[in-house]
Amino acid sequence: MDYSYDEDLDELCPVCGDKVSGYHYGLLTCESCKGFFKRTVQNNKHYTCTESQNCKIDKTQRKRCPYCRFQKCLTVGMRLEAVRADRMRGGRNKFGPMYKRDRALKQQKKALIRANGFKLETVPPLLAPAPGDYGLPASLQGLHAGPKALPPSPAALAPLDYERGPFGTPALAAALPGHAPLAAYHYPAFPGRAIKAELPDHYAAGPEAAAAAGGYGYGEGYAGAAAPDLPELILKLLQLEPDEAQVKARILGCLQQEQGRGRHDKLSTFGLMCRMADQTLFSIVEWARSCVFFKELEVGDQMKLLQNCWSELLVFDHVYRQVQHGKEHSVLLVTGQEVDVSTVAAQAGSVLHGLVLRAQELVLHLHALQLDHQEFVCLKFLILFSLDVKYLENHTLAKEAQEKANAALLEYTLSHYPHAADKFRQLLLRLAEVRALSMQAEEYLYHKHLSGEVPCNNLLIEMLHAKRT
DNA sequence: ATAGCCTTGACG
DNA sequence: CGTCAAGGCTAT
Repeated sequence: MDYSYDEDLDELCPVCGDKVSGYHYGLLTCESCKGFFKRTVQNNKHYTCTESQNCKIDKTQRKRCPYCRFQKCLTVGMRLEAVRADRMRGGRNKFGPMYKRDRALKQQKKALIRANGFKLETVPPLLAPAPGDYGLPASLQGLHAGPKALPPSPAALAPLDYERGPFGTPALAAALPGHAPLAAYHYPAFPGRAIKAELPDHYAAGPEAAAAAGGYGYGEGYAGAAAPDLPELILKLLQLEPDEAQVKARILGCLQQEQGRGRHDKLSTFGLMCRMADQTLFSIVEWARSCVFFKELEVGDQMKLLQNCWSELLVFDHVYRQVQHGKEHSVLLVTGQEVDVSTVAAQAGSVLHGLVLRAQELVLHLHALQLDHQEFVCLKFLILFSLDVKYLENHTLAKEAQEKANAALLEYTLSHYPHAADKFRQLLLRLAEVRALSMQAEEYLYHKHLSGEVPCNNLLIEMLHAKRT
């Protein structure tokens, strides 16, 4: 039969599309990009782009703009830590097992394709992220069938069991209408967030430190793996992180139940995405309620904080998932499904498509900054407390939360990425973009809601209304 | 500076 | 002892 292409002949370098020669610095790349990446990191090169930093990189043009080429290397996931500071030759590094797993995955995928006859690609982009092996029930292809769009952000909650709402009782629905004073704190055009990006003296001060910080830094994040010297707040936040697989399973279950249960109104793709977002929001609210500082606040303050940031948290959750996902051309949903950006372009409206693209751009930036999980949890916490304390009853507690989080993030980032010049400040700047994006998404959602396209009993809409009253 | 080919050496 | 990623070398 078809003995011909058995091996990974089909693999193309994710950077330039040339033929792959093996795993290099974290993933399958061609020989030339391997060399390029090595030279760049070893010699600590810094390029500049003469265009607008978005040059197309392919086999024939890769030499044209080293800046964009290196940028793309980082974007697709090549690892700085895999370039050895000591230049030791031979041997294996800690990526070995990962390469092995990746191979196994590709093998399985190939076997699947063979079993189902070729062309599985056009069917369901169900996805199996690297480390996992969750057997995702595959019955959600409906997602791609609908003529509608994707969700403003990724998330969703079970409208079914609203009784276990965030605040004990019937959820926000009941609690909100009573609290009027919400209109008071409109969005302070996003620079007005309570987070301050000021740098402590010892950081901004030394021109020396900044100059020395031009390097790419070798294996920081990994070498000291489970560095026990994490700021206390970050440690706690890490412990509070919900189990990803559990959340995924729960949401998947909700959606399936939703779709499976009978003949009435099957949701459109857009409707499903709203549900997904809704469920995700639910998880986020649960997370918030268990959060240090937050759980000490009174319900009134808790609500104000959540109403201020829910969409931001949703967007940030989505964005971070994409950072981990690491594929520029596709979007990973909470449910583990992968949707091609081209699919979004084809099926979603232009506004939603624009939102997704804008989010993807943010993802690129955060990826280049090497946003890690510690920073992620800390930023999430900062978002949660990003409301100006003057709108809250308990100023002191909220203020303390903000300050602790800022300090923890700064401390962590500086000690773990000594070469990343002003990573801390850049991260906070990206938070402004998250806010901007979330506002745009809210706007979009509201229009969708008005035109009756958002399923009812939706936490998202509750939140929207709460803010608009 | 680039990229193809060569050497090295821990791990299975 | 073979594998194969990481570094080295060297014509273009």
